[in-house]
Amino acid sequence: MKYNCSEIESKWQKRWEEAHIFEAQDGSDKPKFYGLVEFPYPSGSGMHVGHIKAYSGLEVVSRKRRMQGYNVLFPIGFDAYGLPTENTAIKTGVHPRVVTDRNIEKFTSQLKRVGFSFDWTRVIDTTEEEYYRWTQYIFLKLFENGMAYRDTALVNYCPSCKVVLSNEDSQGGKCDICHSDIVQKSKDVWYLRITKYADKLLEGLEKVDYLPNVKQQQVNWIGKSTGAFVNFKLTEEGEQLRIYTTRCDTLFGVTFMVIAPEHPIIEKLAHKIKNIDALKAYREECAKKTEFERTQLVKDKTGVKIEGVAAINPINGKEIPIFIADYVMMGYGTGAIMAVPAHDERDYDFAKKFGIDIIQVIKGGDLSEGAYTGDGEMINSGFLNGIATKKDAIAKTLEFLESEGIGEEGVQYKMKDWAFNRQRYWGEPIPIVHCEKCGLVSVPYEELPLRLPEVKEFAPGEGGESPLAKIESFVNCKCPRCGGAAKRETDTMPQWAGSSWYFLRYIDPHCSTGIADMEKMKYWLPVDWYNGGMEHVTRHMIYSRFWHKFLYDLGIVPCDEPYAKRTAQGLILGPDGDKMSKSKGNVIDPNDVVDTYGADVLRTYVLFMGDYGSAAPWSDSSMKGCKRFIERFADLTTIAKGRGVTPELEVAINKTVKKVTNDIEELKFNTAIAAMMGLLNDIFEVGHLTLDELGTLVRLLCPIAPHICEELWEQLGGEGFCSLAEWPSYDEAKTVDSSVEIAVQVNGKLKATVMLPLNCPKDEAIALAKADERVAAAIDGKTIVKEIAVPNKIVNIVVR
RNA sequence: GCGGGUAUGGCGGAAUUGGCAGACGCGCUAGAUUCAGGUUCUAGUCGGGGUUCCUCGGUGAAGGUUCAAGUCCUUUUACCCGCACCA
Repeated sequence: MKYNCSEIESKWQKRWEEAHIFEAQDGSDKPKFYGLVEFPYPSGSGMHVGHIKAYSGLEVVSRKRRMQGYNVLFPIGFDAYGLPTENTAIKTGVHPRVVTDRNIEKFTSQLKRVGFSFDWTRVIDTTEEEYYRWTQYIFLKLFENGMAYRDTALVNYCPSCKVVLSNEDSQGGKCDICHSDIVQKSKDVWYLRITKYADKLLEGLEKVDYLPNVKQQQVNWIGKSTGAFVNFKLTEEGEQLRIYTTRCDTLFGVTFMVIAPEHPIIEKLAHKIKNIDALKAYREECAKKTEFERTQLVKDKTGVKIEGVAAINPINGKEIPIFIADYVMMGYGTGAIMAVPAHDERDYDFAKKFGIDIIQVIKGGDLSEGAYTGDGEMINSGFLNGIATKKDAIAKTLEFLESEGIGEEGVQYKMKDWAFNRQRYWGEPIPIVHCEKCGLVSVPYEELPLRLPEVKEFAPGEGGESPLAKIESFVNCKCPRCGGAAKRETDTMPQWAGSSWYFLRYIDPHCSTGIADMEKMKYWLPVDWYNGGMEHVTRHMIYSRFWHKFLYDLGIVPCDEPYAKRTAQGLILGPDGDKMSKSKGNVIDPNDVVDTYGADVLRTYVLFMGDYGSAAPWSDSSMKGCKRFIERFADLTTIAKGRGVTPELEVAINKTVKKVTNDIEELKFNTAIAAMMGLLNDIFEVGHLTLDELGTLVRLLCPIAPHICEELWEQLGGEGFCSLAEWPSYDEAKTVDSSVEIAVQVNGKLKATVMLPLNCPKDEAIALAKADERVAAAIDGKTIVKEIAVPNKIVNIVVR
């Protein structure tokens, strides 16, 4: 049957809305389910089908949960602060507020056309005063607890966007937004002390149900390493260099030291250093390099030896040279290393280039070829000689270092503190006042929200100043503490701020006394299932876990981990197999698909196109298969005439109910849909089924293709909404056939298949298998060596 | 370089976790319906060889374990993702 999908779909979307059936109930006795999808950034180009796939997974789970009797919270909102909107405003002169509202309207209509069962009464927009008031509140809490601080730092600066970027936003030395080259610039910036939560973030992973690769990425991002800090005395009396190493066992193999070009000891000992000019020249050269060049061009080691000052290896008293080189970073460890060329590849390269001694202290490898980084017996190492393993050698060395007071065990993290400000207009104002007398002062809570002022020019000022700096009425204020003249912070928060706590606000979106009511949070938290893209599992997820843990420590939220479970969907690639992008012109607009095929077909197709977690290219013709399926499914009404299906089909229906029920829980929508397609084919072959049986199938498909199922449900005379009807159950006993087809192999090669009763005893199975002509022929005249029978699966006869 | 992953027909992908490889869908071929295109329906569709049926080969490559391997082990290649001079 060809049906008028747009008529049916708008009919049911309207009815759902009028009956408020997808609204979550606070304080219900039902078990709760909180399903969360990553809220979109409302860009001007509208949604593409990737969004639809991303939301369809938990949409199906949520709809199924409702039918299973859960009180479901499945919200949506908009992460609306961000640069593209601001850039549009700069280009067109239209206020970001207007651009944002327009985009949100467009996104909303697109989402509604697909029939998502979001609770539209809880929509949030991170740029609304009612929302960002609480983002600012959390910032003040962070500030008051010493978790937000200001520091002068070399920052990644995008000369094109004129903003300071975090390391994460400038990966590969390119700006995340405009892809220009990043340069280094010294600036006063805000940091959040996320490193203080490094261990908690790591430990928390043990009790959550995240995909293994999600956990792994977070572990790598935090990058905890255990090693030792060691102090090296210098030839200059009273001075020392502190280093971090994970291989203190190789201390006897240290033949030089390397410090970062920016290491402060250079300034401190400038008067002793004979070649200070050469060092400064080298440092300037390095500063010109972008982070990208510095980390990517690894082939060639460069550096300069410090003349006039040397170091002393604390373990054997030997004097060793110190170099400055840009392969050592100021941002990790202490900015200084002990170099062991025999057992570290970078040190090896450097030593070869500069003709430095290489002393082997671990047996193994071939030092003429390269550094040996494996395990082995200690040699040339004084009291460590003869120790067979790295672990033991490290333990012994640490013992020595600690007893001599020259070093101790320590840990390091790759994760750095979070650079938390942007010199932009379209973001949350940082609620801080700079007072000459009092320093940094919080804006009082009762003055929140600190409103984003109106400006005429959205473009950032030269040199990375925020546009807010130009608004005198905003900048000039009274110090909340001393009442004297003061100036407001003019930077705004980065885009990650609003998304770091949005799942809390859904629980109580209009709460005016806090971020959300505690009792409601206790009911809904944690998020039971969070699904989103792999690109957000480090930055966004770690940032929000950090905020949540901080709020938990303050007693503001009731649990320490926000997300109980995390999964990720795969990308939808363009029909050409490339990533969808506007520039390639291969973006599929969900509106176009809904227009021609209908929302149910779109929903079915994005879930059927492949494994939910993997990337798959879009295919219009493949989607036609889903259209046929939906239409044929609707045709079932023409053969539902009271006559029941065959016993075999009854089993098939039970099997399918079981499979779909289980597959949805594992996001295996492709196989769930395939099973329903297969069942549909079988039913048409038989040619009839009861209305009751059709009712089961309609409810089974409802979470995936809800509009047509509501329509069919109504035709069948079903009670109420199909979307709220009871999820079909299955009879476990009826999920198995009374007889099974068994493969019979001779010497592992398939010879025949035989029908056997279920759970046929081994002996009987073998006897019946041998009775088959083809099997008999294959074993005729041969000696039977072994007979294997796996019940309900296979018989294998081994002959010689 | 390190970490994680993937590799199965012309394509997207299945395979009850060691038990009939290729479910389901697309595409393709033939036939029917249709004035025609589209739609719909029926049959076929991993490859080779003989053509009701049978036989041999087949899951990136090479070995191995096993009665039995897409699945486990060893070696290897290609691609994807993340991190990356992290000491």
